[in-house]
Amino acid sequence: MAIDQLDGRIIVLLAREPRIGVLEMSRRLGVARGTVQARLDRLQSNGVIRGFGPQVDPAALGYPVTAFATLQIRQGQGADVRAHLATVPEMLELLTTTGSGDMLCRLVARSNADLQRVIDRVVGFDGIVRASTAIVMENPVPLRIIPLVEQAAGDDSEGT
Amino acid sequence: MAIDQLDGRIIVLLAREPRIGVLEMSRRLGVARGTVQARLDRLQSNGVIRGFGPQVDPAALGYPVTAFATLQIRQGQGADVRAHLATVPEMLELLTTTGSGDMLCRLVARSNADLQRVIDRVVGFDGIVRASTAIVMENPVPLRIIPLVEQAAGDDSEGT
DNA sequence: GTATTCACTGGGCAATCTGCTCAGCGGTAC
DNA sequence: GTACCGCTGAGCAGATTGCCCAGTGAATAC
Repeated sequence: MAIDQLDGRIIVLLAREPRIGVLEMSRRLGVARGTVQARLDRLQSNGVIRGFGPQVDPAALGYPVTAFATLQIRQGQGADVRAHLATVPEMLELLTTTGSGDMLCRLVARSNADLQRVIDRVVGFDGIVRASTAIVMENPVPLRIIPLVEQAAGDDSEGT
Repeated sequence: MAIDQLDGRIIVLLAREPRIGVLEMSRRLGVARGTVQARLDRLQSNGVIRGFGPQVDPAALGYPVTAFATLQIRQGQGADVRAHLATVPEMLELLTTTGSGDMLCRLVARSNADLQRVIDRVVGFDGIVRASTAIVMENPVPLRIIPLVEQAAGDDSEGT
């Protein structure tokens, strides 16, 4: 899935000014409205743009503490553990990583003390052998995609 | 900061159907349009809703490999390392965690082989003492906020 | 008890944008 | 040469937005 420079400019523009409309984008980019619309449709059906959901800040919701927990899972218990973790609202993201039955999950909590409660709930399940947690102190680079998009749009040398 | 049930239903509705407009939301929620508009404005100025940027899938851009790297930083080199890491487009997120000078960063790459290049670029900097990498295999729970919002709103809002 | 403040309602308005259509144009593939 | 494809510029009806207003009910302040 290669994107060209116009695709890249569309995505970057959207990332910088999300409330912008198709018409205004076509003006800024100097192309016809239909073109922008067609590109956007294509980017979405390609899955490059998954959606435009609201970006919610857990801290503003009252969950200022973020932590990453690495879980070691007992062989064959993966599915059960996933189902368990999915029931924890404070578990925002779950990934499985290399290593024997390892999972990485992103947690939030109302305070450091509350984090203990969340972790207890997370690890209070049979298939979890061991857990280690790292509390996030700062977030110097929040999740970003603009640099990657710009790079992907720059070298469209790769074929499909 | 504390959101009520109506706020929660607005956020959840937006998360489920981002293309929905204020008018349609007011219809679904059974409240006046002005109310939804006022709530949305408040949520955004509160910082609860940071924005509506496009959610871009790195895999669809040609970067199907995700990894987490834990970096150990030499004392006092934190700022320099951050500046260095910020220049790497494949570095999507950077967090500092508990522990002596530890950073956690999310990386993507075009392939496992390409990941080596990315890691080399990331760790090819003076202030980084040690790095360990975990490759992401699956993503059973992509970043989500709906369960947390529902808990924070203390309600049981149903979608469409 | 009374006055004030506040959020929500329901209505209306002009301006804008969207979704859709169309024909024309240039480049590319065959 | 011809067919295909993406982009352009235009137009249209319908919907939505941003903004205003007065009225209401409830909670709060005095």
